[in-house]
Amino acid sequence: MGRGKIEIKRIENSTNRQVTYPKRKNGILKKAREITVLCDADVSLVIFSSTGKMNEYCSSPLIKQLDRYQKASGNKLWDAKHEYLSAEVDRVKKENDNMQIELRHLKGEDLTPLNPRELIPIEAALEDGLVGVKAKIKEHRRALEKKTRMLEEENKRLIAKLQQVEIHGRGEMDTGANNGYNNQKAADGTRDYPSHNDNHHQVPFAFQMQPIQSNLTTATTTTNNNKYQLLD
Amino acid sequence: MGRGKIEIKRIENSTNRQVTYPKRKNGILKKAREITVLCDADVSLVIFSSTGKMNEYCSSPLIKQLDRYQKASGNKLWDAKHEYLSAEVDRVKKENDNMQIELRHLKGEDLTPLNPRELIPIEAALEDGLVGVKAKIKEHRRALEKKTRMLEEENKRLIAKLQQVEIHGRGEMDTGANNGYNNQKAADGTRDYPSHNDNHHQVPFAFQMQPIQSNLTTATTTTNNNKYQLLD
DNA sequence: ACCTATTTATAACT
DNA sequence: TAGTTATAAATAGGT
Repeated sequence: MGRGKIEIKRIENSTNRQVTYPKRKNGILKKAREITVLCDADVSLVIFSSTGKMNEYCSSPLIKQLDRYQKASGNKLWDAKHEYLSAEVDRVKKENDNMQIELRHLKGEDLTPLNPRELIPIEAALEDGLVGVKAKIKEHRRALEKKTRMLEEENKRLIAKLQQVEIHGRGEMDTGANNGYNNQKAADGTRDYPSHNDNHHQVPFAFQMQPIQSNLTTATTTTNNNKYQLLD
Repeated sequence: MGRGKIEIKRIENSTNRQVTYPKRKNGILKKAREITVLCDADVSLVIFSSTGKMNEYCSSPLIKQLDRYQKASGNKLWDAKHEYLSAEVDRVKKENDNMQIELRHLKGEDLTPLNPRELIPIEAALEDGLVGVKAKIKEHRRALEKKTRMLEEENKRLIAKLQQVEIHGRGEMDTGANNGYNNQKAADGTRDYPSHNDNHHQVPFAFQMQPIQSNLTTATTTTNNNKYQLLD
């Protein structure tokens, strides 16, 4: 394309060659960008000019590309030093997929390919889970109700005391007075967890101790199959 | 270039995209070859289609290119690869942990640190899931019941036929006699999934076709479904 | 997979 | 070295 047709062989005229290079370089880089966008492809392109200047286009990190390259071509570009890591990634990803599937099933998705024999344990797990969660919710409500009752009593007591004090006139009772704050909040039935650090010392023990769920490591999902024995 | 101008953005029509890909892929590969020849350049080009198929053009061994690349860009690919893989492992593991936690919660485990506000959606998810699974089970039972009815009728028909034949004297009709087995089981309305291999040939078609869920490899939670056979 | 109208890239020129 | 233009090449849409 151009004013005249040219043969595809080294351009002997150095000037022409140097002029042609950036044009075609830009052309090919553009094409690379285009195909990635148009066709969802993943491209890496590195060009060195005859003078050693480099240009590149990578639609995703070159490393990633090379990783895929190695797998696709079987060429080991560099040592097995990272084979372990690659294997690890694959392993964990596979595990991920399996959990994904289990999660979907528990959420009632993708059930079509399952036969009854496979559905039963899922149903059982869900029923179990629901029992557990409902119990917990109930427990929370109970605790909340109890707390409310206690606060109401405390409230009454304080009011009584306050009235007594007012009747007798005196007032150096500023300290505990602010307790009414918590009482009011509790009455409406929603969050009464203290929200500021100032009064950390008032936070009920249970809420300070939330375990962090740290090292939940890998292949542990298998542990609780025993549950399904309860089905019968 | 082409019958009409197109915007450079993902081609939404999947067929068009798939048709365009090889055209442009060939185009860009050709351009890569041409620029190396015409301008003495050194090019490496790797393309992955959206389906993961790879094509490449390297005017010189890729290793050599990468070597030059590292020097030219200052990027240490080797280190970068290490970092990339490590990050990838971390990322996927984190994802894993999150799913792990979600799974546990759905199974009614580790609920203690959760407050009511967090429990509600879990309960909802479980109820949803249960609805889905129960529906599926019901669907299966319906199918089974229907099949049972059909078999019963067939059975009657066969028995009638048999009697007719016996009246007329002949008797090499021993084969289908045991069919009564399945019918009885089905009558009580609860699980009548065949549980032994001995009579595989008698199992209704639908249950012989259970997909094996094969290549769920490694640490699968799904592996030991056989256990549940004991449930029946 | 092939065809061709049209767009795009670029060789030659300025 | 950058800009212009005639022409070759690539390719979008159609068969």
